[in-house]
Amino acid sequence: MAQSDTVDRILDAAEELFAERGFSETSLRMITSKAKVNLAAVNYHFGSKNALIHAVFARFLTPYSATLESAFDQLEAECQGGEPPSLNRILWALTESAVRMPQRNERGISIFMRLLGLAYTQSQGHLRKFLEEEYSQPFGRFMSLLKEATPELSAVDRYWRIQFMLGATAFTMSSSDALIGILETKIGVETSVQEIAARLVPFLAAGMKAPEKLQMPPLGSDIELA
Amino acid sequence: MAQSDTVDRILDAAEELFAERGFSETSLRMITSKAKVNLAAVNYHFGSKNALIHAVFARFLTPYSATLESAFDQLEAECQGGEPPSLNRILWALTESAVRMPQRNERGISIFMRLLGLAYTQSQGHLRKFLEEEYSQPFGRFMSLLKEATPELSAVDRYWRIQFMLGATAFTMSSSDALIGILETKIGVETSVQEIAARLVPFLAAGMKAPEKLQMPPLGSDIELA
DNA sequence: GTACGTTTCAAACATACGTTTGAAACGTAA
DNA sequence: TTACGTTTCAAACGTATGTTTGAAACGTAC
Repeated sequence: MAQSDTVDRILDAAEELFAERGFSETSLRMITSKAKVNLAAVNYHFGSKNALIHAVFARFLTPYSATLESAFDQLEAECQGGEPPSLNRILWALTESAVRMPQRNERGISIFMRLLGLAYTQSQGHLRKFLEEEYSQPFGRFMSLLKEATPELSAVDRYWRIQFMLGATAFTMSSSDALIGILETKIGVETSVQEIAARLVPFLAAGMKAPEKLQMPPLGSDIELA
Repeated sequence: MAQSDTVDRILDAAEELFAERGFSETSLRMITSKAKVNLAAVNYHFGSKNALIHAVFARFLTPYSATLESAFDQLEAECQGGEPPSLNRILWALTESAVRMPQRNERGISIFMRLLGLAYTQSQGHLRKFLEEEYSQPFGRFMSLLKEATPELSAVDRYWRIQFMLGATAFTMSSSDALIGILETKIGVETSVQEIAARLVPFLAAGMKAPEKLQMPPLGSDIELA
Protein backbone atom coordinates (compact mmCIF):
# COMPACT_ATOMS: atom_id res chain seq x y z
CA MET A 1 0.00 0.00 0.00
CA ALA A 2 2.34 2.66 -1.30
CA GLN A 3 0.00 5.68 -1.27
CA SER A 4 -1.47 4.16 1.84
CA ASP A 5 -5.14 3.40 1.92
CA THR A 6 -5.49 5.73 4.87
CA VAL A 7 -6.98 8.37 2.60
CA ASP A 8 -9.68 6.03 1.32
CA ARG A 9 -10.42 4.64 4.75
CA ILE A 10 -10.96 8.18 6.00
CA LEU A 11 -13.16 9.05 3.02
CA ASP A 12 -15.27 5.91 3.50
CA ALA A 13 -15.78 6.50 7.20
CA ALA A 14 -16.45 10.20 6.76
CA GLU A 15 -18.97 9.57 4.00
CA GLU A 16 -20.99 7.20 6.11
CA LEU A 17 -20.84 9.24 9.29
CA PHE A 18 -21.67 12.50 7.55
CA ALA A 19 -24.66 10.84 5.92
CA GLU A 20 -25.83 9.42 9.23
CA ARG A 21 -25.33 12.42 11.46
CA GLY A 22 -24.66 15.54 9.40
CA PHE A 23 -21.47 17.51 9.14
CA SER A 24 -21.26 19.55 12.32
CA GLU A 25 -22.49 16.63 14.38
CA THR A 26 -19.69 14.36 13.16
CA SER A 27 -16.33 14.90 14.83
CA LEU A 28 -12.93 14.07 13.44
CA ARG A 29 -12.48 11.69 16.34
CA MET A 30 -15.54 9.69 15.29
CA ILE A 31 -14.25 9.54 11.75
CA THR A 32 -10.70 8.53 12.57
CA SER A 33 -11.78 5.95 15.10
CA LYS A 34 -14.24 4.39 12.65
CA ALA A 35 -11.56 4.44 9.95
CA LYS A 36 -9.06 3.00 12.44
CA VAL A 37 -6.47 5.69 11.68
CA ASN A 38 -4.80 8.28 13.84
CA LEU A 39 -6.62 11.49 14.63
CA ALA A 40 -3.95 13.64 13.02
CA ALA A 41 -4.28 11.78 9.72
CA VAL A 42 -7.18 13.93 8.56
CA ASN A 43 -5.31 17.17 8.93
CA TYR A 44 -2.19 15.59 7.47
CA HIS A 45 -3.86 14.25 4.33
CA PHE A 46 -6.63 16.77 3.77
CA GLY A 47 -5.58 19.88 5.66
CA SER A 48 -8.82 20.56 7.51
CA LYS A 49 -12.25 19.16 8.24
CA ASN A 50 -13.86 21.37 5.61
CA ALA A 51 -11.38 20.15 3.01
CA LEU A 52 -12.30 16.59 3.98
CA ILE A 53 -15.97 17.37 3.39
CA HIS A 54 -15.11 18.72 -0.05
CA ALA A 55 -13.05 15.61 -0.82
CA VAL A 56 -15.95 13.36 0.12
CA PHE A 57 -18.16 15.15 -2.38
CA ALA A 58 -15.53 15.35 -5.08
CA ARG A 59 -14.88 11.61 -4.98
CA PHE A 60 -18.44 10.94 -6.06
CA LEU A 61 -19.37 14.08 -7.88
CA THR A 62 -16.46 14.36 -10.30
CA PRO A 63 -17.02 11.03 -12.06
CA TYR A 64 -20.78 11.46 -11.77
CA SER A 65 -20.64 14.82 -13.44
CA ALA A 66 -18.63 13.31 -16.30
CA THR A 67 -21.14 10.47 -16.71
CA LEU A 68 -23.93 12.98 -16.71
CA GLU A 69 -22.33 15.12 -19.41
CA SER A 70 -22.10 12.18 -21.76
CA ALA A 71 -25.67 11.18 -20.98
CA PHE A 72 -26.75 14.68 -21.91
CA ASP A 73 -24.65 14.48 -25.07
CA GLN A 74 -26.42 11.28 -26.08
CA LEU A 75 -29.80 12.78 -25.24
CA GLU A 76 -29.18 15.79 -27.43
CA ALA A 77 -27.73 13.73 -30.26
CA GLU A 78 -30.81 11.53 -30.40
CA CYS A 79 -33.09 14.50 -30.57
CA GLN A 80 -31.24 16.85 -32.85
CA GLY A 81 -33.50 18.55 -35.36
CA GLY A 82 -36.61 17.03 -33.89
CA GLU A 83 -38.39 17.97 -30.72
CA PRO A 84 -36.27 18.43 -27.58
CA PRO A 85 -35.86 15.61 -25.03
CA SER A 86 -38.94 14.97 -22.93
CA LEU A 87 -39.08 15.72 -19.24
CA ASN A 88 -39.18 12.04 -18.37
CA ARG A 89 -36.05 11.34 -20.39
CA ILE A 90 -34.11 14.20 -18.85
CA LEU A 91 -35.02 13.22 -15.34
CA TRP A 92 -34.32 9.61 -16.04
CA ALA A 93 -30.88 10.43 -17.40
CA LEU A 94 -29.99 11.80 -13.97
CA THR A 95 -30.95 8.68 -12.07
CA GLU A 96 -29.64 6.34 -14.73
CA SER A 97 -26.26 8.03 -14.59
CA ALA A 98 -26.19 7.64 -10.85
CA VAL A 99 -26.99 3.95 -11.07
CA ARG A 100 -24.29 3.44 -13.69
CA MET A 101 -21.63 4.87 -11.39
CA PRO A 102 -18.81 2.36 -11.08
CA GLN A 103 -17.55 1.36 -7.64
CA ARG A 104 -20.90 2.32 -6.18
CA ASN A 105 -23.37 -0.26 -5.07
CA GLU A 106 -26.96 0.68 -4.30
CA ARG A 107 -26.14 1.50 -0.70
CA GLY A 108 -23.34 3.78 -1.87
CA ILE A 109 -25.77 5.69 -4.03
CA SER A 110 -28.35 6.11 -1.31
CA ILE A 111 -25.66 7.34 1.07
CA PHE A 112 -24.63 9.88 -1.46
CA MET A 113 -28.14 11.04 -2.12
CA ARG A 114 -28.45 11.77 1.56
CA LEU A 115 -25.22 13.74 1.49
CA LEU A 116 -26.49 15.84 -1.39
CA GLY A 117 -29.67 16.52 0.54
CA LEU A 118 -27.70 17.58 3.59
CA ALA A 119 -25.44 19.77 1.48
CA TYR A 120 -28.43 21.69 0.28
CA THR A 121 -30.15 21.91 3.62
CA GLN A 122 -27.45 22.55 6.19
CA SER A 123 -26.23 26.07 5.69
CA GLN A 124 -22.51 25.13 5.46
CA GLY A 125 -21.60 28.12 3.33
CA HIS A 126 -18.25 26.73 2.27
CA LEU A 127 -19.87 23.59 0.88
CA ARG A 128 -22.43 25.35 -1.24
CA LYS A 129 -19.72 27.60 -2.60
CA PHE A 130 -17.49 24.63 -3.38
CA LEU A 131 -20.25 22.76 -5.18
CA GLU A 132 -21.32 25.79 -7.18
CA GLU A 133 -17.78 26.53 -8.29
CA GLU A 134 -16.86 22.97 -9.18
CA TYR A 135 -20.01 21.63 -10.78
CA SER A 136 -21.82 24.59 -12.24
CA GLN A 137 -21.53 23.30 -15.81
CA PRO A 138 -23.58 20.09 -15.70
CA PHE A 139 -26.10 21.87 -13.51
CA GLY A 140 -26.45 24.66 -16.00
CA ARG A 141 -26.90 22.19 -18.80
CA PHE A 142 -29.60 20.39 -16.87
CA MET A 143 -31.36 23.68 -16.38
CA SER A 144 -31.40 24.59 -20.04
CA LEU A 145 -32.59 21.12 -21.01
CA LEU A 146 -35.42 21.58 -18.54
CA LYS A 147 -36.23 24.90 -20.10
CA GLU A 148 -36.59 23.34 -23.53
CA ALA A 149 -38.76 20.59 -22.15
CA THR A 150 -41.17 23.01 -20.45
CA PRO A 151 -41.56 25.91 -22.85
CA GLU A 152 -45.08 26.59 -21.62
CA LEU A 153 -43.86 27.68 -18.18
CA SER A 154 -42.98 31.23 -17.28
CA ALA A 155 -39.47 31.73 -15.91
CA VAL A 156 -40.85 32.29 -12.43
CA ASP A 157 -43.08 29.24 -12.49
CA ARG A 158 -40.25 27.10 -13.79
CA TYR A 159 -37.93 28.40 -11.12
CA TRP A 160 -40.24 27.42 -8.31
CA ARG A 161 -41.16 24.08 -9.77
CA ILE A 162 -37.50 23.21 -10.12
CA GLN A 163 -37.08 23.96 -6.44
CA PHE A 164 -40.01 21.67 -5.68
CA MET A 165 -38.38 18.89 -7.71
CA LEU A 166 -35.06 19.34 -5.99
CA GLY A 167 -36.81 19.25 -2.65
CA ALA A 168 -38.80 16.11 -3.27
CA THR A 169 -35.70 14.37 -4.60
CA ALA A 170 -33.14 15.50 -2.04
CA PHE A 171 -35.48 14.92 0.84
CA THR A 172 -36.68 11.49 -0.21
CA MET A 173 -33.30 10.22 -1.20
CA SER A 174 -31.69 11.64 1.87
CA SER A 175 -33.93 9.54 4.06
CA SER A 176 -34.35 6.67 1.63
CA ASP A 177 -32.87 4.12 4.00
CA ALA A 178 -35.19 5.07 6.83
CA LEU A 179 -38.22 5.37 4.54
CA ILE A 180 -37.58 1.97 2.98
CA GLY A 181 -37.31 0.52 6.47
CA ILE A 182 -40.59 2.04 7.62
CA LEU A 183 -42.41 0.76 4.56
CA GLU A 184 -40.98 -2.71 5.09
CA THR A 185 -42.16 -2.97 8.69
CA LYS A 186 -45.55 -1.38 8.02
CA ILE A 187 -46.62 -3.03 4.80
CA GLY A 188 -43.92 -5.65 4.37
CA VAL A 189 -42.73 -4.56 0.95
CA GLU A 190 -39.09 -4.38 -0.01
CA THR A 191 -37.98 -1.50 -2.19
CA SER A 192 -34.79 -0.52 -4.00
CA VAL A 193 -33.48 2.94 -4.65
CA GLN A 194 -34.17 2.42 -8.34
CA GLU A 195 -37.79 1.66 -7.61
CA ILE A 196 -38.09 4.87 -5.63
CA ALA A 197 -36.64 6.71 -8.58
CA ALA A 198 -39.11 4.99 -10.88
CA ARG A 199 -41.93 6.37 -8.74
CA LEU A 200 -40.34 9.74 -8.23
CA VAL A 201 -39.75 10.59 -11.90
CA PRO A 202 -43.42 10.51 -12.96
CA PHE A 203 -44.40 12.39 -9.81
CA LEU A 204 -41.96 15.15 -10.68
CA ALA A 205 -42.89 15.20 -14.35
CA ALA A 206 -46.57 15.52 -13.51
CA GLY A 207 -45.83 18.32 -11.10
CA MET A 208 -43.82 20.21 -13.70
CA LYS A 209 -46.70 19.90 -16.15
CA ALA A 210 -49.35 20.86 -13.62
CA PRO A 211 -51.96 23.49 -14.55
CA GLU A 212 -51.79 27.14 -13.49
CA LYS A 213 -50.98 28.24 -10.02
CA LEU A 214 -53.79 28.34 -7.55
CA GLN A 215 -55.72 31.54 -6.90
CA MET A 216 -55.21 32.39 -3.27
CA PRO A 217 -58.58 33.22 -1.75
CA PRO A 218 -58.54 36.37 0.39
CA LEU A 219 -58.01 35.77 4.06
CA GLY A 220 -61.12 34.57 5.83
CA SER A 221 -63.23 34.22 2.75
CA ASP A 222 -65.00 30.97 1.98
CA ILE A 223 -64.55 30.92 -1.75
CA GLU A 224 -64.83 27.48 -3.26
CA LEU A 225 -61.66 25.84 -4.52
CA ALA A 226 -61.54 23.70 -7.61
CA MET B 1 -42.77 43.26 33.33
CA ALA B 2 -43.77 40.85 36.05
CA GLN B 3 -43.09 37.56 34.29
CA SER B 4 -40.21 39.32 32.62
CA ASP B 5 -40.06 39.40 28.87
CA THR B 6 -36.72 37.62 29.02
CA VAL B 7 -38.45 34.40 28.02
CA ASP B 8 -39.95 35.93 24.91
CA ARG B 9 -36.77 37.75 23.98
CA ILE B 10 -34.92 34.45 24.14
CA LEU B 11 -37.59 32.68 22.09
CA ASP B 12 -37.55 35.40 19.44
CA ALA B 13 -33.78 35.41 19.13
CA ALA B 14 -33.54 31.63 19.16
CA GLU B 15 -36.22 31.27 16.51
CA GLU B 16 -34.43 33.58 14.12
CA LEU B 17 -30.97 32.20 14.73
CA PHE B 18 -32.07 28.58 14.50
CA ALA B 19 -33.79 29.35 11.23
CA GLU B 20 -30.72 31.10 9.86
CA ARG B 21 -28.06 28.68 10.99
CA GLY B 22 -29.56 25.43 12.17
CA PHE B 23 -29.66 24.07 15.69
CA SER B 24 -26.18 22.71 16.36
CA GLU B 25 -24.61 25.67 14.62
CA THR B 26 -26.36 28.15 16.91
CA SER B 27 -24.80 28.53 20.34
CA LEU B 28 -26.51 29.73 23.48
CA ARG B 29 -24.04 32.58 23.55
CA MET B 30 -25.25 33.80 20.15
CA ILE B 31 -28.85 33.56 21.29
CA THR B 32 -28.39 35.32 24.61
CA SER B 33 -26.28 38.05 23.11
CA LYS B 34 -28.83 38.69 20.35
CA ALA B 35 -31.60 38.66 22.93
CA LYS B 36 -29.53 40.93 25.18
CA VAL B 37 -29.95 38.68 28.20
CA ASN B 38 -27.49 36.86 30.37
CA LEU B 39 -26.07 33.56 29.20
CA ALA B 40 -27.44 31.68 32.20
CA ALA B 41 -30.98 32.85 31.46
CA VAL B 42 -31.61 30.04 29.00
CA ASN B 43 -30.81 27.32 31.46
CA TYR B 44 -32.67 29.15 34.18
CA HIS B 45 -35.89 29.58 32.22
CA PHE B 46 -35.88 26.55 29.98
CA GLY B 47 -33.56 24.06 31.65
CA SER B 48 -31.43 23.16 28.64
CA LYS B 49 -30.77 24.01 25.03
CA ASN B 50 -32.88 21.10 23.82
CA ALA B 51 -35.78 22.26 25.96
CA LEU B 52 -35.40 25.71 24.40
CA ILE B 53 -35.64 24.17 20.94
CA HIS B 54 -38.84 22.39 21.97
CA ALA B 55 -40.25 25.62 23.37
CA VAL B 56 -39.56 27.45 20.11
CA PHE B 57 -41.57 24.83 18.24
CA ALA B 58 -44.33 24.62 20.80
CA ARG B 59 -44.93 28.36 20.72
CA PHE B 60 -45.92 28.13 17.06
CA LEU B 61 -47.10 24.57 16.72
CA THR B 62 -49.57 24.36 19.57
CA PRO B 63 -51.89 27.13 18.31
CA TYR B 64 -51.31 26.03 14.71
CA SER B 65 -52.32 22.50 15.47
CA ALA B 66 -55.53 23.78 17.07
CA THR B 67 -56.30 25.96 14.05
CA LEU B 68 -55.65 23.01 11.80
CA GLU B 69 -58.00 20.74 13.68
CA SER B 70 -60.86 23.16 13.28
CA ALA B 71 -60.03 23.59 9.59
CA PHE B 72 -60.25 19.83 9.19
CA ASP B 73 -63.52 19.82 11.12
CA GLN B 74 -64.96 22.39 8.74
CA LEU B 75 -63.67 20.48 5.74
CA GLU B 76 -65.32 17.28 6.86
CA ALA B 77 -68.54 19.02 7.82
CA GLU B 78 -68.89 20.56 4.37
CA CYS B 79 -68.39 17.24 2.67
CA GLN B 80 -70.32 14.88 4.91
CA GLY B 81 -72.37 12.39 2.98
CA GLY B 82 -71.02 13.57 -0.37
CA GLU B 83 -67.63 12.97 -1.86
CA PRO B 84 -64.61 13.47 0.40
CA PRO B 85 -62.60 16.72 0.36
CA SER B 86 -60.44 17.18 -2.71
CA LEU B 87 -56.66 17.07 -2.62
CA ASN B 88 -56.40 20.77 -3.36
CA ARG B 89 -58.71 21.66 -0.51
CA ILE B 90 -56.86 19.49 1.99
CA LEU B 91 -53.50 20.90 1.03
CA TRP B 92 -54.83 24.41 1.02
CA ALA B 93 -56.28 23.99 4.49
CA LEU B 94 -52.74 23.48 5.74
CA THR B 95 -51.35 26.68 4.26
CA GLU B 96 -54.48 28.69 4.97
CA SER B 97 -54.29 27.73 8.62
CA ALA B 98 -50.70 28.85 8.74
CA VAL B 99 -51.56 32.22 7.24
CA ARG B 100 -54.38 32.69 9.69
CA MET B 101 -52.03 32.29 12.65
CA PRO B 102 -52.39 35.28 14.92
CA GLN B 103 -49.30 37.18 16.08
CA ARG B 104 -47.44 35.96 13.02
CA ASN B 105 -46.65 38.24 10.13
CA GLU B 106 -45.47 36.82 6.84
CA ARG B 107 -41.87 36.85 7.92
CA GLY B 108 -42.80 34.94 11.04
CA ILE B 109 -44.42 32.26 8.94
CA SER B 110 -41.51 31.91 6.58
CA ILE B 111 -39.12 31.64 9.50
CA PHE B 112 -41.22 28.91 10.94
CA MET B 113 -41.48 27.02 7.68
CA ARG B 114 -37.74 26.94 7.60
CA LEU B 115 -37.64 25.62 11.14
CA LEU B 116 -40.04 22.83 10.23
CA GLY B 117 -37.86 21.92 7.28
CA LEU B 118 -34.78 21.85 9.47
CA ALA B 119 -36.58 19.74 12.04
CA TYR B 120 -37.24 17.13 9.43
CA THR B 121 -33.81 17.25 7.86
CA GLN B 122 -31.34 17.60 10.71
CA SER B 123 -31.29 14.33 12.57
CA GLN B 124 -31.89 15.87 16.04
CA GLY B 125 -33.46 12.73 17.48
CA HIS B 126 -34.93 14.51 20.47
CA LEU B 127 -36.77 16.99 18.24
CA ARG B 128 -38.37 14.40 16.01
CA LYS B 129 -39.47 12.48 19.09
CA PHE B 130 -40.89 15.61 20.68
CA LEU B 131 -42.85 16.55 17.57
CA GLU B 132 -44.18 13.05 17.08
CA GLU B 133 -45.35 12.79 20.65
CA GLU B 134 -46.92 16.22 20.85
CA TYR B 135 -48.54 16.60 17.46
CA SER B 136 -49.32 13.10 16.22
CA GLN B 137 -53.06 13.68 16.15
CA PRO B 138 -53.41 16.39 13.49
CA PHE B 139 -50.78 14.58 11.43
CA GLY B 140 -52.72 11.34 11.57
CA ARG B 141 -55.89 13.14 10.57
CA PHE B 142 -54.14 14.71 7.62
CA MET B 143 -52.98 11.29 6.52
CA SER B 144 -56.41 9.74 6.57
CA LEU B 145 -57.89 12.70 4.71
CA LEU B 146 -55.22 12.17 2.08
CA LYS B 147 -56.17 8.53 1.84
CA GLU B 148 -59.79 9.39 1.13
CA ALA B 149 -58.77 11.92 -1.49
CA THR B 150 -56.61 9.44 -3.41
CA PRO B 151 -58.50 6.15 -3.36
CA GLU B 152 -57.01 5.14 -6.71
CA LEU B 153 -53.50 4.83 -5.24
CA SER B 154 -52.11 1.65 -3.78
CA ALA B 155 -50.85 1.93 -0.23
CA VAL B 156 -47.26 1.73 -1.44
CA ASP B 157 -47.68 4.36 -4.12
CA ARG B 158 -49.46 6.68 -1.71
CA TYR B 159 -46.72 6.20 0.86
CA TRP B 160 -44.00 7.26 -1.51
CA ARG B 161 -45.90 10.13 -2.99
CA ILE B 162 -46.59 11.51 0.47
CA GLN B 163 -42.87 11.43 1.09
CA PHE B 164 -42.32 13.32 -2.15
CA MET B 165 -44.83 15.95 -1.07
CA LEU B 166 -43.26 16.32 2.35
CA GLY B 167 -39.89 16.67 0.71
CA ALA B 168 -40.86 19.32 -1.77
CA THR B 169 -42.61 21.28 0.95
CA ALA B 170 -40.05 20.97 3.72
CA PHE B 171 -37.16 21.63 1.42
CA THR B 172 -38.65 24.63 -0.34
CA MET B 173 -39.95 26.18 2.81
CA SER B 174 -36.74 25.53 4.65
CA SER B 175 -34.88 27.65 2.14
CA SER B 176 -37.72 29.96 1.21
CA ASP B 177 -35.92 33.12 2.26
CA ALA B 178 -32.82 32.28 0.27
CA LEU B 179 -34.82 31.13 -2.75
CA ILE B 180 -36.95 34.28 -2.75
CA GLY B 181 -33.74 36.30 -2.59
CA ILE B 182 -32.17 34.49 -5.52
CA LEU B 183 -35.27 34.93 -7.62
CA GLU B 184 -35.37 38.61 -6.78
CA THR B 185 -31.78 39.28 -7.86
CA LYS B 186 -31.98 37.07 -10.96
CA ILE B 187 -35.34 37.97 -12.40
CA GLY B 188 -36.30 40.91 -10.23
CA VAL B 189 -39.59 39.50 -9.00
CA GLU B 190 -40.77 39.76 -5.44
CA THR B 191 -42.56 36.79 -3.95
CA SER B 192 -44.44 36.10 -0.74
CA VAL B 193 -44.64 32.85 1.12
CA GLN B 194 -48.31 32.64 0.23
CA GLU B 195 -47.45 32.85 -3.43
CA ILE B 196 -44.98 30.01 -3.08
CA ALA B 197 -47.71 27.99 -1.42
CA ALA B 198 -50.09 28.89 -4.23
CA ARG B 199 -47.59 27.41 -6.68
CA LEU B 200 -46.67 24.47 -4.51
CA VAL B 201 -50.18 23.17 -3.91
CA PRO B 202 -51.03 22.47 -7.58
CA PHE B 203 -47.58 20.99 -8.12
CA LEU B 204 -48.15 18.55 -5.29
CA ALA B 205 -51.71 17.77 -6.30
CA ALA B 206 -50.62 17.01 -9.85
CA GLY B 207 -47.83 14.78 -8.58
CA MET B 208 -50.22 12.85 -6.36
CA LYS B 209 -52.53 12.29 -9.31
CA ALA B 210 -49.73 11.34 -11.70
CA PRO B 211 -50.08 8.21 -13.89
CA GLU B 212 -48.44 4.87 -13.13
CA LYS B 213 -44.86 4.50 -12.04
CA LEU B 214 -42.23 4.39 -14.71
CA GLN B 215 -40.89 1.10 -16.04
CA MET B 216 -37.20 1.03 -15.26
CA PRO B 217 -35.26 -0.03 -18.34
CA PRO B 218 -32.57 -2.64 -17.63
CA LEU B 219 -29.15 -1.17 -17.04
CA GLY B 220 -27.37 -0.25 -20.23
CA SER B 221 -30.32 -0.88 -22.51
CA ASP B 222 -31.49 1.78 -24.89
CA ILE B 223 -35.19 1.20 -24.61
CA GLU B 224 -37.28 4.21 -25.56
CA LEU B 225 -39.01 6.09 -22.81
CA ALA B 226 -42.44 7.60 -23.17
C1' DG C 1 23.43 -0.18 6.15
C1' DT C 2 22.77 4.40 5.87
C1' DA C 3 20.32 8.46 4.70
C1' DC C 4 15.99 10.74 3.52
C1' DG C 5 11.24 11.76 2.33
C1' DT C 6 6.74 10.09 3.80
C1' DT C 7 3.48 8.62 6.96
C1' DT C 8 1.93 7.45 11.63
C1' DC C 9 1.34 8.28 16.38
C1' DA C 10 0.55 9.98 21.28
C1' DA C 11 0.24 14.06 23.36
C1' DA C 12 -0.79 18.57 23.90
C1' DC C 13 -2.84 23.10 22.42
C1' DA C 14 -6.19 26.71 22.17
C1' DT C 15 -10.84 27.48 21.81
C1' DA C 16 -15.78 26.99 22.08
C1' DC C 17 -19.47 24.79 23.94
C1' DG C 18 -23.55 23.73 27.48
C1' DT C 19 -24.11 23.96 32.10
C1' DT C 20 -23.55 25.21 37.08
C1' DT C 21 -22.66 28.23 40.86
C1' DG C 22 -23.20 31.68 44.42
C1' DA C 23 -23.77 36.16 45.15
C1' DA C 24 -26.06 40.44 43.85
C1' DA C 25 -30.27 42.89 42.37
C1' DC C 26 -35.07 43.12 42.10
C1' DG C 27 -40.05 43.12 43.26
C1' DT C 28 -43.52 42.46 46.47
C1' DA C 29 -46.06 41.47 50.62
C1' DA C 30 -46.04 41.87 55.57
C1' DT D 1 -38.03 48.56 56.81
C1' DT D 2 -37.72 43.90 56.76
C1' DA D 3 -38.01 39.45 54.81
C1' DC D 4 -38.40 36.32 51.01
C1' DG D 5 -39.08 34.33 46.51
C1' DT D 6 -37.69 35.39 41.84
C1' DT D 7 -34.64 36.82 38.42
C1' DT D 8 -30.15 38.47 36.79
C1' DC D 9 -25.30 38.38 36.49
C1' DA D 10 -20.13 37.43 36.14
C1' DA D 11 -17.38 33.83 36.65
C1' DA D 12 -16.07 29.41 36.51
C1' DC D 13 -16.53 24.28 35.45
C1' DG D 14 -15.97 20.22 32.78
C1' DT D 15 -15.97 18.51 28.34
C1' DA D 16 -15.46 18.20 23.39
C1' DT D 17 -13.87 20.12 19.39
C1' DG D 18 -10.34 21.14 15.33
C1' DT D 19 -5.65 21.66 14.94
C1' DT D 20 -0.57 21.46 15.81
C1' DT D 21 3.65 19.38 17.33
C1' DG D 22 7.79 16.61 17.52
C1' DA D 23 9.32 12.27 17.77
C1' DA D 24 8.94 7.56 16.16
C1' DA D 25 8.19 4.19 12.42
C1' DC D 26 8.25 3.09 7.74
C1' DG D 27 9.72 2.48 2.92
C1' DT D 28 12.90 3.18 -0.59
C1' DA D 29 17.06 4.49 -3.13
C1' DC D 30 21.81 4.70 -2.93
